[in-house]
Order: sequence, then structure tokens, then C-alpha cells
Amino acid sequence: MVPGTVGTDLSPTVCNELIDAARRAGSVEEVHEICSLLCDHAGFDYFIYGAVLPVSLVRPRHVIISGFPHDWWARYQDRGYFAVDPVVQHTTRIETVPLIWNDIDPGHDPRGLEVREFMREAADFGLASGVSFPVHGRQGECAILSLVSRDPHARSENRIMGVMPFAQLLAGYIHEAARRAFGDGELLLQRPRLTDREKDCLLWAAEGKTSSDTARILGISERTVLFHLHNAAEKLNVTNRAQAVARAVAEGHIVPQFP
Amino acid sequence: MVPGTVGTDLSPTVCNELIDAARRAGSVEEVHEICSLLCDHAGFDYFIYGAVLPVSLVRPRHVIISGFPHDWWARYQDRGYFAVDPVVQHTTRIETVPLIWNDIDPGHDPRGLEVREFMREAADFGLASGVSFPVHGRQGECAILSLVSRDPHARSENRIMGVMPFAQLLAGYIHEAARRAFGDGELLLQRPRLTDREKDCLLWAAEGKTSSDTARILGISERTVLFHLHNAAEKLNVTNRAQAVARAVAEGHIVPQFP
DNA sequence: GTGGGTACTGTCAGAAGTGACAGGATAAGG
DNA sequence: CCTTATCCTGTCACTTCTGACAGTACCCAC
Repeated sequence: MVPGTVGTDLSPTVCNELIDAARRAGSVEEVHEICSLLCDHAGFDYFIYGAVLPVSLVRPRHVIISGFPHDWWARYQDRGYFAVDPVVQHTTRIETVPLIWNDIDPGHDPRGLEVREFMREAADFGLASGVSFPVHGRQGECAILSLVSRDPHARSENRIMGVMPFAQLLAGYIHEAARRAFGDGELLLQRPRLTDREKDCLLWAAEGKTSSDTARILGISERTVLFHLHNAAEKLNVTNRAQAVARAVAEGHIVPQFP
Repeated sequence: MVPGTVGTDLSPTVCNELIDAARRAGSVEEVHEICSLLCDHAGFDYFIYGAVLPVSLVRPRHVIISGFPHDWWARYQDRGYFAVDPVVQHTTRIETVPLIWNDIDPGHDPRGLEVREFMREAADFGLASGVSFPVHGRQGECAILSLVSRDPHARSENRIMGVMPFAQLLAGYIHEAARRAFGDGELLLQRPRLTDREKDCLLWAAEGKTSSDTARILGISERTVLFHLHNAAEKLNVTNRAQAVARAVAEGHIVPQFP
């Protein structure tokens, strides 16, 4: 399919087909293919999907499925453009809505100059305009699916506005497929399983209680509290209570409440 | 507008209008109105938007904008159906894609019976079928927008599949509007500012180092480490190091790495 | 220069946590 | 019946933390 020659034919029917395909997809190649199809049908030239998995992020894992021109993508990685790319910034911050590249105004950014330079360079490589769809999971898991056009004025053709609903919806399904493809629960499995009591004791420790406080609260002896904390620390592979609590919070084993 | 008499006329044009409205909206009433319009245009009878804001988990704040029948909503709250509602479970877990109520299969759920009973009861109150759109922000912020029909077979009419893309996209904008309406950064402002040294000391504490370890690492005296941790604990309004570390991690002041 | 914020250092007593010893009770599942 | 997992309890020696005492020094803004 020759880039640029395909109009916007992302009908609800095509969208549903792609959704079905995404729900079945289990490999990176399949996800790549679906992104590629979406890209074609939506009338764009390039795509890229990037994600930070899985999240509870003791060890964030960055994954990329690239449909970008190789030379640009190599340059992007080489020069560490993650730190500049306004799309990445947009997604890792807060946003839950698509970002249309033409709307990006580097004026407000403290690094406006860098951002402007980056965008100019991207345009030189054929990435003139585009739209990025953020997807967030829980606990910080996040992904971006970008569709990019060589045409600098994709927006004025209403191309972008027309495909936005379909692409945003699909982005969610593609993300789920990607998560499967990259080995969903892998890291969750690495997370040790704590018993209820261990979590109880960690939780109260995280809320500032001493062992004897916790013992009173739980109606058990102080020694038992120490015992559970000791076991929890071993499972979490940490050396003391502060580290145990830090890890338990970071991995989502406990959710302490603060005053 | 009489519920049930409106067909699916959620055209891209209407969708764009609603998006624009959502981007301008700044009050809960406005958000309610937009949800209501979406509901009508999409051919549904009721809606509900629920969110857990904002999220640095320290003080999760639950907000609801309800377009549900009052009697059902009162009963729902009264009986604590949050814990049973499969939609809530779906969203607070992992999912990033819409949940079509007809697809819910309580069979796999350990509490299948309860769930089934809950769904039957909802149907008695006129909530026969529907679709829920999850929205996730960063750090666990999450929201659900549900559109509900009195018709138990809304799906077979293809009504749901037709509006899904538009509604999912809009859900993101509605969520952003709701966040504004409920006072966006309020809690972030309450977050105390820690000095670099305080964060250094907290970070090493979170990684399991003792004060003397940290002193050696930072090239200062142990007493100074204790001093900084003490100041940090005062700012964070906590009583000991474990709680200080827990809060610092939960609020994102530090990001410890674990083995 | 005065005040405020940050970084830094000391001592001391008492409270709390850690590691290693040793043991028992219960329930679930092969 | 035996294993496994969970939960529970104790003592002792040693380390670490906490809170309250009392200071020095630097930089910046008003």
C-alpha cells in the first residue's frame, strides 16, 4: 500500500474487525500488523507504539513496536529524544486524551527551543503531523500509540478528527494485546506473595506504628508482629522495615493512608 | 427527551461538539450536562461517572456524577455494591477497554452468585444493559463512565458497538473536565516540599541503608543524616522512618530501586 | 544586617528494631 | 499420615532509631 494514497476509510466495520484481531493477537508481530493496518486505514504513513510495562514498577520495562522510518527511529533512540519528545511528556504526565501534534505549542515549555528543533527534525524525516493516543493502566502503566503523516496539514483535512474515536478505542485493545505479547504477568509473578498477616503488619508499620502498637491493634504478641515482618522482609528480599515498607508500597502490596 | 426514543445519532459532528464542550467545562453541573447529552445522543437512558481522584494514593478521593435513577443509586450506595459491581472490579483491576455488560460472565468469579444477584437487581431497577468506559490516569487515578439502557438487548441492535469509539474518546475528555471540576491540583499543592538532602536520605533509607551507611555514602556525618530524616519526617507529618519512607514513595518524592 | 532556609555536627538516654536461638497450633491437600 | 503453609509465641544480645539538648556555617532576599 503506497503511503499517502489511502483516504480515511476507517469505518465502524473495519474498526470492529481490528478490535477482534487485537483481542486475538498474542505476538508482537501480530500487534505490529494490526497497528500497520490501522495506520493504513486511517490514512497515515507511520506509527509507533511505546509502553512502560508493567508497572508496579520496581523494574519498569520499556517496549516499543515501531512502524517509524528506520533512520529516524535510530536517530531518535541514539540521541535520547525521549526526554524532549512532547508526546512522551504528554503521556507520562497526566493526559487521558489524544494529542494532536499540530496543537503542540512549545512556547510554554521551558525547553521550547529544544522541542521546536526536535519537531523540525522529525518533519525532515517525513514525520510532519500526527496524533498520539495515550493509554494508561493502573499503577503507572502507560502506553502511547502514535499515527503519523507525511502531510503537514493532516488536521486541516479533518482526517485526524475523523479517525480519533476509532483510533483511541483501538489503542486500548492494542495495548492489551501488546501486554499479552510481551508476557503479561511475567513481572507480577516475580512479585512475592505475602500472607494477609504479613500485609497487616507491613501496613501498620507503613502507618508509623511500632511493633507493640501493631501487636495491640491486631491482638497478637509483639513477637509475632516481628515474626511476620521478618518473613515479609525475607520474601521481599530486603534488610529492614523501612525498605520492606518502601517496596510493599511501590509494588502495591499495601496502600497506606496518611493524615 | 424521552428515554428510549432516541436512536443512535452520535455522529462525528456531535462527538466533536461534545468534546469541545468538555474541554470548556469547569463545573460539576456542566460535566453532568455533557454526560447527559452523550447519553441521549447515544441512545441510552442512564449514565454514571465515578472516579478515584487524584491519586497520589495518599488521599484517594471518590467522586460520582450520577445520572442513575435515584432509588437505585441510593440502594447501591446503601448496600455497598461497590464491592460487588463487576464494572468497578473491571476498572480498578487492569482493563483499558470498554466492558459490555452483556459480556459479563459471573461464572468465573468466586462471588458469582452475589454478582448475578446484583445484576438481576439492577435490571429490576431499569438498568438492563450497558457499557462502561474505563479511564486511567497516572498513579492509579481511575474513572468509569457507564451508559445504561433499559433495553436488555441494546447490544444486539448494534447500538453499543456503534457508539463505543465515540464514547470511549469522550470518556477521556469528560474525565479531564471532571478532574478540573473537582479541583485538580488541590492535593498536589498540599504535598510538602523536601530538600535535595532530605530526599537523598529518604531514598537511601528506602533502599535499606542505616543512617551510618547513608552517612558514608553521602560523605557526611551520621548525625546529619538523622537531622535530615527528622526534618523530612516533620514535613511529611509522620512519626518514624518507615512511615516517612512509605509516604515519600506513595507521593512520588522518591523512587527507590530494588534488587 | 537581619531573617530565613539549607546544610552540617555534637552528646545522651531511652525506645525500638534486628538476628538467631527454639518451639507449638491449625488447616488444607496429596 | 505426612507435608506444607500459615499463624502464633518466647528469650537474649546487639544495633539502630528517636527526641531533645546545643551549636556552626553558608547563601540569598528584603
